[in-house]
Amino acid sequence: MINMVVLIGRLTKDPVLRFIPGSGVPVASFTLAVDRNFTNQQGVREADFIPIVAWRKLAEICANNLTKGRLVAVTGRIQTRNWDDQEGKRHFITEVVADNVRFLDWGNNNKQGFNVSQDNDIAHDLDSLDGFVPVEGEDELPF
Amino acid sequence: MINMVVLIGRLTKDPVLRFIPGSGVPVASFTLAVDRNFTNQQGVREADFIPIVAWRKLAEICANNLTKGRLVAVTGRIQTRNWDDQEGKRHFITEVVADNVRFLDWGNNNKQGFNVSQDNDIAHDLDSLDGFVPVEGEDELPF
Amino acid sequence: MINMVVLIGRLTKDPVLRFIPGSGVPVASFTLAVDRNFTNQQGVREADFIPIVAWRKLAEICANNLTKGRLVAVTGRIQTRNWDDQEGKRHFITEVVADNVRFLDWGNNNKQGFNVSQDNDIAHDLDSLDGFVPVEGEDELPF
Amino acid sequence: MINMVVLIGRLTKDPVLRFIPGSGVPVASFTLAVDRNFTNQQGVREADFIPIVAWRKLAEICANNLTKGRLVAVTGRIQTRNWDDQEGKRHFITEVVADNVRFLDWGNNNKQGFNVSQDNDIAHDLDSLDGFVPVEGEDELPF
DNA sequence: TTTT
DNA sequence: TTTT
Repeated sequence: MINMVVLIGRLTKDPVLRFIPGSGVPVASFTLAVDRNFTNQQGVREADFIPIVAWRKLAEICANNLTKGRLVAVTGRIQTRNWDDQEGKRHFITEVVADNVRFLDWGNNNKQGFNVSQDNDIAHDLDSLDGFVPVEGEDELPF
Repeated sequence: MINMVVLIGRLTKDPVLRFIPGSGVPVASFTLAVDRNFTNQQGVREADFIPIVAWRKLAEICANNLTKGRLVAVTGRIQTRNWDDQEGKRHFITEVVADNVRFLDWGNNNKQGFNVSQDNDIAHDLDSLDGFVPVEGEDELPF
Repeated sequence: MINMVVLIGRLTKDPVLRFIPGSGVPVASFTLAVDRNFTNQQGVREADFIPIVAWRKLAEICANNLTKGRLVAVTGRIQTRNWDDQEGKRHFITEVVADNVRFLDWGNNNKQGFNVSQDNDIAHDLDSLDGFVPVEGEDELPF
Repeated sequence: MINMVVLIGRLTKDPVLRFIPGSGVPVASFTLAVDRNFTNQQGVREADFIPIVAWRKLAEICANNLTKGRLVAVTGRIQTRNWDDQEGKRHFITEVVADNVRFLDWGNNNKQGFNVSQDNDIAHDLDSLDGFVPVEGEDELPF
């Protein structure tokens, strides 16, 4: 079934990096503040605070490069999970599993020590996560 | 900021229609079961159960026409809310606010009393929610 | 960069299956009629006719299972190509490269010889194209 | 039917602003270069060059504020048109009609004379195009 | 050259 | 518990 999400927003905090016990698979989690395109009755523009989860290499790149306040574009899917707390009460969580994270404000970040070539390195790094490989013939359509 | 969601899935139950106290604005809520495109370690295809909210005219059309098991396409945005329970504990909710709901399995439904012309009426009804109006000149581009 | 498309529409004709000379890679192409959500000045609901291309296994599944008039959901990306005709004049083409195609009206098709189990087989077939594999630990989040 | 597009890319040239003869409705057109997430056989990362059209107020904001090289996020729908040239030959065009354009690199632009408050003004300006109005009760869900 |  |  189709389940697609696109978000642009800012990190409310630095990402948190954890590792799955046993397998050691890295998982990064953070929250995106996504400003709404409309204002409430008081004329105030509110935001949605959307929990994001990234896995494996993407988790590490996010944890190593993103900080509170950074602007990113995230594509992914909505996932629901349930977990039971200590009292055995079931909790439901709806979050976005990222499959692509785009860093959008390196311009602002220049003053903090990032430069264009690092930006490029990171971009390529991210792209290598996409699982895309150059394929023969893709550009030689017979029509 | 950008906040877009596209889902195709089936209703887990009939929609619930409520009205905002005071204003009487209609709100429909239901859950979509969206099959994942991959299987878990046991080879089982799981699903995500995604809460959907629709407002006003779209709420009424959903409540009047959708039932448990129906296949729909939903476009909208992710919204987060918090509410406090009786003990004053804060709860966080992430859900999808629908701006468009497409009914996808009237074919199956024919045997249950719906027919094509009703389908069409509903489709037009839904479209009228889009806020689109025919605009002069849109098709006479000067290039 | 982000480049995402979601379409629901009907095939205007049967898909055409071609093979890249040399490599033999299969390519299917077809056009989707996507009804607009608004009407023109004459009150007529028009459609957009959007060219779709699918590659490899997805190409074969489309060619083998889709026919004129079928309703599908397509996700993918917009691609532009240029090619030169016999007179050396360059032509530009904008089309959608599908990465997922969902068949949406098997209900209608039942009377034409498809049944639920075939539907399921095809669905699984399609899913196997996604490149997703079950991964250890994905469901045992430590938080 | 569903027809949704999300793009992030850079303008290949300054936008061109035209007006519909008679009605005077403004139309802006420009091309987005959207880098692919994969490389070709030569290891080169190519781009798609996607034609965008914006209407009315959004057209004017784009024409007045965007220039060659700017990074933007565009949401909209794919549209196809045909027009006949002087020799009566029909041409087909596939383009994206924008319903939202987000300016993403004002950070870089600061040195060129734009500042945060102008950024904010423009952002609000853009938002006012969305047709969203604050609605009573939207945040007081009864559940 | 266009679908229900 | 929330970002610019």
